Amino acid sequence: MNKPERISADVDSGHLRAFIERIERLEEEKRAIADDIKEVYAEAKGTGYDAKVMRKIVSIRRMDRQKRIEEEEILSLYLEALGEA
Amino acid sequence: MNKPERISADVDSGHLRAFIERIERLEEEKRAIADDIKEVYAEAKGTGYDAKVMRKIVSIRRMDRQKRIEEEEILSLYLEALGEA
Amino acid sequence: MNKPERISADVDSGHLRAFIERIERLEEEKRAIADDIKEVYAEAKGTGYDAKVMRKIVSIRRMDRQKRIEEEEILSLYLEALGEA
Amino acid sequence: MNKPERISADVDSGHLRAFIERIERLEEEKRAIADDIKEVYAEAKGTGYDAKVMRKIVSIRRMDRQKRIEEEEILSLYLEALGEA
DNA sequence: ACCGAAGTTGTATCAC
DNA sequence: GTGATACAACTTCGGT
Repeated sequence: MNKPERISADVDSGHLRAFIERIERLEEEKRAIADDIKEVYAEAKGTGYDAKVMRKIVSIRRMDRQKRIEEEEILSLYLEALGEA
Repeated sequence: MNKPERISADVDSGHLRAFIERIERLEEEKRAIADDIKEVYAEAKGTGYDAKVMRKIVSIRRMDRQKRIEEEEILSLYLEALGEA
Repeated sequence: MNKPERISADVDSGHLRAFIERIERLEEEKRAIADDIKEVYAEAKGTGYDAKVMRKIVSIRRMDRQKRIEEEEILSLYLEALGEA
Repeated sequence: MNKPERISADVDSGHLRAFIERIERLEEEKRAIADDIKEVYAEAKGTGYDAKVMRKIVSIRRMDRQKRIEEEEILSLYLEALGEA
């Protein structure tokens, strides 16, 4: 086993290769979007905003959203429970 | 302070709000793609492939790519160094 | 609350304090080694080597090692799969 | 340039190789200590403590220490200034 | 002293 | 729920 680079070349059997390539394409898209996000932070920084503060804001808003969703889920459970009781 | 939703309402000064919303939209896209990736793994699993093995393959191929990039970078550094000598 | 040192005095209940102190001792050792590494880079720089290039080399060699490990792992996965077939 | 693995093999000129190996040895030690730290967290978790909380405690104590050091430095500067005045 | 990049650490997500 | 993986944040470092 002195030629480990062969391994990655051997995955084209069946549909495996196609799956792998679909995943890799999607991962590249994901990476591109992550880069876009970085660019927006950089642009914002260029106009005088603090990236760290912005990240905090985004994170808080994300938590708010998450919290709201969870509260709605709890409410649904309650309503369900009442309907079943 | 039981109404954290207020926080998000207070960021619309200047262009900040616009930056935040662009970021949030991008993050949502990113999340959507991550979900797509998960779906592909699930589909592959459905046709008999092992997700763990697939992740390993993707990871190795990613490292191959990364390694190639790093080697190109160090080659540049070497050439640079020679130019300065 | 201008005396945050009080906080650290209040954690000695149970074995917690002992765990914390073990961690802190280890972290200090780690920091010492990080300093040693810096010194080696400085010394190498003093004899004419470029730190950036050295870091790249170290990084590539680290990836080589990592890649080998991953390849061994995937080989194990393959052998496992064959055993199950 | 189809044999990039040669690059890492070419670093043994001069003392470079020795420097690289010293760094790698130190980095391995560092990694070993990091693993020890993880183990302590795991052990603490096993006896019922929450790792996240512990990390917070360690972090706060680290900041306290840092703060104390800075305050001592400021004090030194003051004393120096007074001596010189 | 700052800036960008790299590395490290901490957190969250996910599959089992 | 636990361990592994991946993502995000912070710190550090070298260069300018």
